Amino acid sequence: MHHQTRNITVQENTIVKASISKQIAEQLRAAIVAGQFKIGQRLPTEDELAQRYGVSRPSVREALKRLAAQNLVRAKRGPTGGNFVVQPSYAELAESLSGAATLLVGMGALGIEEIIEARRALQGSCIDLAANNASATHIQNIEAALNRQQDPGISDEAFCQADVAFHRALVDATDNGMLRFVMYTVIEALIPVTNMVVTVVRERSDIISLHRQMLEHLKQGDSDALKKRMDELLDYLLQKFEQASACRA
Amino acid sequence: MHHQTRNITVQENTIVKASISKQIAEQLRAAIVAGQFKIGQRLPTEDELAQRYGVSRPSVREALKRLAAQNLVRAKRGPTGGNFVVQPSYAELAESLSGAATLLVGMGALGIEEIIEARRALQGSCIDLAANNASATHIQNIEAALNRQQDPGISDEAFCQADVAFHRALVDATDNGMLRFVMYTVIEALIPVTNMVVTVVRERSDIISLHRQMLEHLKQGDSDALKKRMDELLDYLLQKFEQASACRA
DNA sequence: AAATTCTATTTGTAATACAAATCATGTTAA
DNA sequence: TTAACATGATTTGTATTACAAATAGAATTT
Repeated sequence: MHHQTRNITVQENTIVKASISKQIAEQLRAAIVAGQFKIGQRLPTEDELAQRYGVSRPSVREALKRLAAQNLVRAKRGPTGGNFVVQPSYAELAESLSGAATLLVGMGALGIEEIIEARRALQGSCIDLAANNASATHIQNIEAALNRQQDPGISDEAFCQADVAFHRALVDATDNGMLRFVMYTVIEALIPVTNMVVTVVRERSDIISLHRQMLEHLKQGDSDALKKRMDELLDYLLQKFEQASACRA
Repeated sequence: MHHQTRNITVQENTIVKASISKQIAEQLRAAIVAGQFKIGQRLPTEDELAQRYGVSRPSVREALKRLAAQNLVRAKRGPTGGNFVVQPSYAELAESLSGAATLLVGMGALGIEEIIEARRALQGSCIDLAANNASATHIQNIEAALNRQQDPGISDEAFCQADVAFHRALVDATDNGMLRFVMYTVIEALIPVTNMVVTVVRERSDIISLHRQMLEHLKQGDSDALKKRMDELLDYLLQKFEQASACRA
């Protein structure tokens, strides 16, 4: 058996014991981050990786699955197929982020009040930036989301989707990738509340009304008024949430 | 062969084709989020899962690896072992977050200027909250990190670690989990800059001096002064970063 | 020349076997 | 009786092999 000696090769790099698939996942990740494998490039076949690291193919595959779960690689079958390094997109990253956030909410590790407070704290300066940097395209996007929301025929799910789109578009107007990355998480974490609220028709129009005012303020570059409306929106959500909680208790 | 029919069972839930391991990963994730498996609880053995879903054990394992990469489950060996639903901790989640953020930075999708701007935008209201909610313990933690930083004997790496700890502790003082979750990401994304800066001795003392002032302001609850110092710190970092960039160009 | 079939390559899945870890139980010795 | 130790059972970790499925390109046939 030759894989014993190869095994040592793997472990001497990372010193000690973590499962082999984890070690390999980390080595591959490091190689990717270091630019050894560039974006869009195909990395060696699973067989080749298995040979190179001196492990079995299933182990390599487990490692690749870990990376796939992080949206770092994507597999394609066939002769031209293989495992490709993937360009990490905001959308996907934000999705995994908000997945984590909703998980925390769902498990009760994060309270809704906490999220609203955080949102309140973070939005202020975002709005300043948005009011400064908003381009015509940004405003169009916001308007489009608002229009979708105003359609009375849409389902609750669609309404919530449009709600998320509205707030995302608002953050997009800051024109700052890092802010988007971070704020998307907070926005997504608030979805449960919105879901809870929009089941009643009256609530929809309240929200839409606030949104419409916010858009107007943004167009006029009045960031103070915009902040005020956003504050009102959060107050509204918090109040409705507490009503619903009290009702259930 | 019985697994043909079972295979259909799996697919009819998710309609169509995604790799089996992915389907199973999603089903398990959904089950966990839905509370079907509670935190800390052991889920069925891999063999049992394989039988239940009508797939092979390697497929189940690939699915579990995906979940493990998301810090959703953890495996333990032995008779009392198994795959356990894990309490998602801020630390680990934030780690995976910042991993993603550093990835974006490393691949050039996020610029340092962008990160600093984001940090500047987000910190303000955080500071207000921190000044209001900071407990004695919080302040102790901040002080401890500062003390570690002041030790002239420590390495550059240790200095940066202490720097991160300082800013984290500052955010912790807000006593808001969501804010921590989000701000950790921004803080970690700034590490490369700090790394770049602290290589010179002079810079260390500049940073420490600002940190010490910030701590004092916090103790006195003077959030305005605290914000000002933080702004100066960011100005400083940005300036040094641009120097370094210009130098290299 | 175009359409089709064939073939090679690569990932996806399965089945099985054994290794390693670890806890529980029983056994032995003090 | 108690404590230390050994043994076994259980579960994940890894390896091996084989075959299925997808797919692109080449070869073949019409």
